[in-house]
Amino acid sequence: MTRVNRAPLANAELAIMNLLWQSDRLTARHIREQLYPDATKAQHGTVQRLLQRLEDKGYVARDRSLSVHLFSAAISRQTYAGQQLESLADKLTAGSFAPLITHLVAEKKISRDEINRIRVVLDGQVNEGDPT
Amino acid sequence: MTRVNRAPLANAELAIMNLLWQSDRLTARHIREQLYPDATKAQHGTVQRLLQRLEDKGYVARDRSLSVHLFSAAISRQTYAGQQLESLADKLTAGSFAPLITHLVAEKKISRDEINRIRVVLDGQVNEGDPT
DNA sequence: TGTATACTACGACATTGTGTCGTATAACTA
DNA sequence: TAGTTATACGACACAATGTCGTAGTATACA
Repeated sequence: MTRVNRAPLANAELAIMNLLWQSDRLTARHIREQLYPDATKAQHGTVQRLLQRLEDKGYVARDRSLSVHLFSAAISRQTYAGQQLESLADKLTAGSFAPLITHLVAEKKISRDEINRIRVVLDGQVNEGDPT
Repeated sequence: MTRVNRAPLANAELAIMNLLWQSDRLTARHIREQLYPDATKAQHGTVQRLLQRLEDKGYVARDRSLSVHLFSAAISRQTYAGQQLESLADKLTAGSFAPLITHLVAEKKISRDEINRIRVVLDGQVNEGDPT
């Protein structure tokens, strides 16, 4: 099991990932148009820079087969969210997610509907297989 | 309901909070001895600075009644962890928490023990009062 | 009472991460 | 071939962080 411990995404980076998580494959141009609708010339470079750094960090895959590259997310939103939450929970609560749930429930951030949906998930899990 | 949206704690700050979460009330001296066991003169200031910033951010309460101040956590670890985890989950999941929980359970990031603990929290909630 | 000691308060700095821009270079299009 | 569009990346400004130093104040003790 390779634990990667990815660095968290900054805001501008997350904005790009959100686009990629929606769209599967995008050109830098498309991303720029979404992020900076008033696109001045300068922002071309900004997007390229951000994509480059995301690629370096392993978050983005780049298809170089055409001269206009195609970018896609190298990690799913779920996986990323899970990793980040886990790493935070490790740091703050010795890995336990119970405080999160407790907090969400206490603050009524979770609707009864959500609670029931989550309960189903948990039930499905408990009756499944033996933990080692 | 005052939503504060606290800034996350940096590493050195978290180290101090961890001490305060253990010990209820501490002097700056005690904190310095814990964090820098080889305590050179210089580090006195570092700890004071960090405590000052933590106080500014609302994380630490300072008792000034004696000339040697007493510091204590102004927010519990549970509350802080809950807030941070919520804010992260919020940012990454666009509202609905169920898919995230599902993912965490599927990836065995949540142990059976945790599942039972969480179930208790959810059960306690459902049979309680009407959500408005 | 006067000197040493420990504490608080805070300005300042180096380092790092982030978002931004500009420019150099390559590729494609008309 | 000229003009447009893309990539690659150096560079900068800004903010946060951890650190140190210094000035001022209170306390202790000879």
